[in-house]
Amino acid sequence: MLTVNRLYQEIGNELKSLLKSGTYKIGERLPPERDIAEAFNVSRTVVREALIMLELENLVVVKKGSGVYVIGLPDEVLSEKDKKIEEDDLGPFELLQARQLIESNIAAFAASQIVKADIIELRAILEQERQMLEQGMLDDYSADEMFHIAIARATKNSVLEGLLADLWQKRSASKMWDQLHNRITDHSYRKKWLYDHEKILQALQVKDAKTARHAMWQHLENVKQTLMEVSDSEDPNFDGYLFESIPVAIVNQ
Amino acid sequence: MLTVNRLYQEIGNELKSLLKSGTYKIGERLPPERDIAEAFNVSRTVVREALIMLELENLVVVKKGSGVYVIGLPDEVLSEKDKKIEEDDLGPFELLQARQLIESNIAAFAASQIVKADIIELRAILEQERQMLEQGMLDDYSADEMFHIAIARATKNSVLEGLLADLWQKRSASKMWDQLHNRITDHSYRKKWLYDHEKILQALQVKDAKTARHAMWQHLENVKQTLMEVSDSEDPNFDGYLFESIPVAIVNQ
DNA sequence: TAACTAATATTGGCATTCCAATTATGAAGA
DNA sequence: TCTTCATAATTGGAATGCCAATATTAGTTA
Repeated sequence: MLTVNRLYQEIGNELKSLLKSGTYKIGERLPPERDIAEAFNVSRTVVREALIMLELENLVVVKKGSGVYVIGLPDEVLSEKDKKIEEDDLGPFELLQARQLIESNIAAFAASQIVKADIIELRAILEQERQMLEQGMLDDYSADEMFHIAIARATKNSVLEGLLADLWQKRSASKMWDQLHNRITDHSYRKKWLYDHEKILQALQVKDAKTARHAMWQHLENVKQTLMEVSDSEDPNFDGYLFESIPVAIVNQ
Repeated sequence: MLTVNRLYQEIGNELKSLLKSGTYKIGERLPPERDIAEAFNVSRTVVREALIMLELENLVVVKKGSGVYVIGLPDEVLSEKDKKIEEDDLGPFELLQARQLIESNIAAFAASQIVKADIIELRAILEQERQMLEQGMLDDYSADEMFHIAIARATKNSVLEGLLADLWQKRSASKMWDQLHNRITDHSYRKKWLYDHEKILQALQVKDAKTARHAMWQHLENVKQTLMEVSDSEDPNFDGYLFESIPVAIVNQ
């Protein structure tokens, strides 16, 4: 379990396992918070927080003075889905290759469709990225994602925007991607990537499709290089050598 | 508010309102738990539980000794957008525009990655298309779909293949698309499209990325023209004038 | 002046304690 | 024997206090 912090989540997941295993059925009452706390050797506070977690997932209802009652079981279907996503876990470099092809051309098309409001939004996102970087929030890529998706949105084509959202969804579902980032100790690359984003925005602002495409291509190329450096090429799942970059000749003719 | 009990949910919703209103933006830090508690006249415990609620919705991250940071905004804008994308029946021309951008570049990349087995498969699919055309099976587009997806598969990148399968899935889910095809009386266009496919395959066989890209672009352009001709531009859902073709200048530089 | 370090303050994590609602118990009365 | 009602026990709700991680500041030294 990666939650060294978030003790309540650990207990919450344990409780969910008990629900799944049928230890407590729907309609039944869970043991008192005090007993659960004792069983897991934590304070009642933590148990209460864990129960809140289950409550927010509509698995239990809590009745003051009465007890905690089971009203639902963890979604088996969903968890199987999650497993499926985990099973055919995409290699980061295969994903990057696809993104390099798709996103660079989306950037080019966006350059031809972009309007003032889009540029203002992109600037705001960039500023946000800058702030988060200064605050040292290096494990948060939400602004990064927002930037890329905002570019797709600038095409005014909802299919393209949906495609990109889908790609980022796949990224966040990738175990190896997380592992790679955890391995990174030198965080200077985030500044480099921010600089990449600025270059992309510059090209979009002047509606220069060709430059925008190349800037996006180069950005993803840089990301790839960084990930290559921190990768363990001995890992049997390592796919860095299987998926080469999209050739410049194909992207930029 | 129905939560006479569940005080934490009340506070949690208040906090979410503050996020929505922009009082705290993404990347910013919330006030210390103690201050929030004082502001709402509740104990820190309640505030902590409320924050757990936000944390489980991926709106904030909690860092011990540091603070609580905003990483997302309550689904309102985003979820509405998502729903729009999912619920709204995609207009055929919006989908075509996306395909024109994506597929032409996939074709170009496929040209650089294609191997003998792929070419054999594509030839077989083309032959199948030809037979079905002769047998007058004009409302069957399965071979058409196979051809396009087989090209994506030739890139050897499963993400790209999945992306294209997704696009065709969207196509078959589009009501307007069906309506359009039902309206077609002159079926000579299917021969023209088969000819387009042959041109694409020719370019792929000689690994000519640029020609493959342009052939795919032209093919989808022809499809668009045909659909335009049979469209009822008075239909309030008609989107033919909303989504122009991907400029040749962007696809073929 | 800049850089490093130690001391101090701030902040969330968790445990303990007391409070309030509900439920269980049992004695009294019909 | 059954019902009723007061009381005790049980259970979740919430406040407080102390601990540990992080951030900030002040002082020292080069």
